Amino acid sequence: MRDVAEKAGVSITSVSHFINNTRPISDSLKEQIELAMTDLDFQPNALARSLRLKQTKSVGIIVPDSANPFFANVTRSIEKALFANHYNVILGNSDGDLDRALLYLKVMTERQVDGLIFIDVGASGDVLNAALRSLNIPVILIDRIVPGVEVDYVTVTNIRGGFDATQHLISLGHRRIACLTGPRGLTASMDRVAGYRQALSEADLPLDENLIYTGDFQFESGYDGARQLLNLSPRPTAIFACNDLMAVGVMRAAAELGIVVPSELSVVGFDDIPLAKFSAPALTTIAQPTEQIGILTANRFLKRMQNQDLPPEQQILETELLIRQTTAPALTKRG
Amino acid sequence: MRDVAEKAGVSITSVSHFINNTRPISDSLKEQIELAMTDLDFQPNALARSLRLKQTKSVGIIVPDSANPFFANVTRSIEKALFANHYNVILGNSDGDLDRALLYLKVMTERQVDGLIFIDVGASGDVLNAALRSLNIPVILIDRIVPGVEVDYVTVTNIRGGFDATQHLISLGHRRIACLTGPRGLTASMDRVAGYRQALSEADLPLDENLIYTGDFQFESGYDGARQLLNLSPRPTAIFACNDLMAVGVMRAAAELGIVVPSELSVVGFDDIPLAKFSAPALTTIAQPTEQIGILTANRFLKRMQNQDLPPEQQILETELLIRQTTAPALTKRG
DNA sequence: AGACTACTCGCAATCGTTTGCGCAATCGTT
DNA sequence: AACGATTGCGCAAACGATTGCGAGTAGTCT
Repeated sequence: MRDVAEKAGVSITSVSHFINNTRPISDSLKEQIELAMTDLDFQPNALARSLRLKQTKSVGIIVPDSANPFFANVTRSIEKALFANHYNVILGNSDGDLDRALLYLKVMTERQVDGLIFIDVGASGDVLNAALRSLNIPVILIDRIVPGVEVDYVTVTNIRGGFDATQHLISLGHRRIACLTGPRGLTASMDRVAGYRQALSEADLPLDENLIYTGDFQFESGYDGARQLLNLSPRPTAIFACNDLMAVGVMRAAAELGIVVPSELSVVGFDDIPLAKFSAPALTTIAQPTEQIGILTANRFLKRMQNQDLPPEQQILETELLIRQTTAPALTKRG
Repeated sequence: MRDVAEKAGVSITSVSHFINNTRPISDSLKEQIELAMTDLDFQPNALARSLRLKQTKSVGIIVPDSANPFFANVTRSIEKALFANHYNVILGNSDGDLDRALLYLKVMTERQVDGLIFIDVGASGDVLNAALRSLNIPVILIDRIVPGVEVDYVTVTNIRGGFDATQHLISLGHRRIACLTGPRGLTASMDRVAGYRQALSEADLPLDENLIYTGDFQFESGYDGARQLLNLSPRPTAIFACNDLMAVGVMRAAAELGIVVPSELSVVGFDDIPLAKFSAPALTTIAQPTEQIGILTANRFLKRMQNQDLPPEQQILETELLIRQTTAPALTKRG
């Protein structure tokens, strides 16, 4: 910037004011500066600017796994909305690991991000709470609620989703319905199970704890869980998996065991990732509005940047049952 | 940091040297500083540090669409490898749009990223060349080569992949094989087609330009292309799609037209995204080693950071034909 | 003519680090 | 006792921007 000022024969001050249009400048100076700037094809140093302004125009996003289609889509949507408002995104993967998440939290605050968008890892505990609370920048939690942390949330009707999925199966005549959950301690996971339980109880169906298998939202755990659940006798006639990745794992296991979906086993997932539509057969699932989640998150962040002391707010989006081809009436084992 | 220094009764200089372990400090001072630091739970300001050091420890990644499974996985892999080396990732989506890519390029250089990892958008032209060339930071291009830009590349054997895919179809007896390409101007796309042509010519099969449809690597274009190709008469008995997303689009179109895959139509994709394994039927495809691509890219970047004036290098990884369930012998229209 | 307003512009401090340079104290040697 | 080498530390100038304050000039009004 000094070079520009010298070349234009003006003060650095004027160049700055010219760039930011922050005080009137005579036309003659404007010309000179403009000329010098294009001549040297000057690019302002965002670092120095941020240092002075205490504003980096960047936000950190910490997700368990950015390659997971659900997170990838949400992240993408957030990035788009934020970039339109001149914010950049620093991406971090926590691998669902608390220490890693904390490490990333530290790195990002050191980098002075203006805000943080965070997706809870499992089994977080109070450490995370403390860490998040001590941050004095806007934090928005997506998808999973961390009890005790009072910040903005954007999430979906998880209980309702679990309920709808299960009720759908019940309405098809299923009575032994297994449930493949995510890690304990994640509300997203627990809520879906809660919906499952609620649907069972409303239908006066017995709740068999053996039918609940705790996975970790990964494909493999769906596969493992299914192999275990499908070995029970009597075998469950339907499985509600708390996310699509696990549901696909279930289908893979079923195929290997020679169990035909949906005639012998119904499967419902959760998320509606792109894969769901194209799996064989197409997966019945509870859809989350990923794009909406991203947009709302970004907007919420922007609003909070304008007004720090807004009260924390929970925005809860609606899930939707998409009936495709993995659910069918239970076969009545009469003969 | 000043607070820490005051509280510890030492100079800022010593605090800095303590933190960076950059010159010997007496034990008594060390204690004092350590105490003051934990007391105030001091966090260094990375901005100021970067400003002084001219090193941000961050690299920009610009991809056409970070939600695309292939890019998502590569990005994820890069992020992981870079974070292990104390680098952060700033993520940008170009939407395959040149202007947007250029804008991001500008923003990222203003942010003083230490390096840039870039995936070409279609139809780039000389503007991009110039922009990339004028950057004086390490740039690594992935997946797609931009002619005339002499930087590091990490890519795969696209020609060979196209060749293998096509030859596989030929060996199954197919003679009318259509090709669904990506945007013109992308080497990744053009090379795969080149492999396709080469395989045809080696088998002395005629090359029918009507059998080549130009898509844009999106699901929809695969669908559209298939609907058009499958209306030709005689209808092609096999389609090679230059990526999996389009291949899935093909299968959707085929299903709607009542054409059974693979008995009536064979399909081969490219990428081996997770979806490929789980689509119905499972997609035969040319696999790219996404994780490897990410790791190599990160390593290449790190190496270049150590030695700026290494000669540019092309690293070409091997593709692999994965035969699954969407390819079958051509039915001989005899009886 | 003097005073007051309006308009342009530059000086220099500041954001929070790193680091070259130099000063003081201590130690070891003859 | 005198002197060089070694060690431990602080001063102050950067890095590249923003901005409060004030200085200078010109124009307007009494």
